[in-house]
Amino acid sequence: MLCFALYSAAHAMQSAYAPLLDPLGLTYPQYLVISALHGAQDQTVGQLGALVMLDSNTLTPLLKRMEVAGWLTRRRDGADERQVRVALTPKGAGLADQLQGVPGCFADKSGLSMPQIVTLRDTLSALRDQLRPRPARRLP
Amino acid sequence: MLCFALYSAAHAMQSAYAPLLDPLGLTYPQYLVISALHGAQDQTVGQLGALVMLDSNTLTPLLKRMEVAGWLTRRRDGADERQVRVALTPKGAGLADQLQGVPGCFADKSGLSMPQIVTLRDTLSALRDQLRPRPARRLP
DNA sequence: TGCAATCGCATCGCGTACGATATAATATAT
DNA sequence: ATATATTATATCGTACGCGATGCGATTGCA
Repeated sequence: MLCFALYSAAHAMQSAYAPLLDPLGLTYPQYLVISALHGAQDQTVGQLGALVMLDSNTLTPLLKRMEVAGWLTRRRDGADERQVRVALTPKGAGLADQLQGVPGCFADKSGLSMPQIVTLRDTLSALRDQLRPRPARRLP
Repeated sequence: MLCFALYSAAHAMQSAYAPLLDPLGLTYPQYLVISALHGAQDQTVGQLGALVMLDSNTLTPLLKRMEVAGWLTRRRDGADERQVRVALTPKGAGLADQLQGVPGCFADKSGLSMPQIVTLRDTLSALRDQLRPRPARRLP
């Protein structure tokens, strides 16, 4: 069953990230948001959601928690009051810097060679885009 | 980022299963439990958890909901009162029969050939076992 | 210009996940 | 035989995910 392999590997991945992220007070989706903002500051909630493939019903509470933690700010766009622009605080940017080594750490734990990782990543991305009606941009 | 490919592909997989499972009133983890019980009846919660790689803190409420739905029964083991044995009802077994075609449906949607599916499944299972301190048995 | 459709985000409800802890039953070690 | 440790579930709290819905801001079209 491919589905179960995917399901259980994804959970295992998150639990492998936990020892790296817990000490920083981050969850895995929060880590994704920090990484997405690190590359492109001042995103709207919708742009951010396209990057991490989450909708506002998930992102809004998550971003509020991260705002309370002092990692980012949320403010209405002056030109279009419907939009909310999200930006890292200096504290959030500092955290993003600390996270540079995390993917490498995970690569080590995976026991896979770099070419294997790239192949698996591309296979999974293609599968995801095949299954999703609306594929999103890839994270930088 | 391999991690994000895994994360997003797993979500896409669940959303691809939704149109197949929603009409039956099943969530994806519930589908896993039905499948696991279909192969081996009268499992304890712990054995079931080893199969689907979930602990009692997740399984207990899930099994209670499925019991309310009439798909399975939960009863204390007479010999060891700590254990709870879970078994499909006839209704649950009927549902399991209806689910036979589901993995094939998913295989179609994936756009992958059968050898590709097998390879990807094995790669992901190996990655999961590498990342998990305590790997569990594979689903039948 | 008016006003309905759409957009962007937020809210609500439900069902996972999982760390931490509780509780009762059994196993073990003296 | 009794105290202690271990085991199997259950409970609690927090944080996702996501379908459905709400609501104010904008757009587009008659």
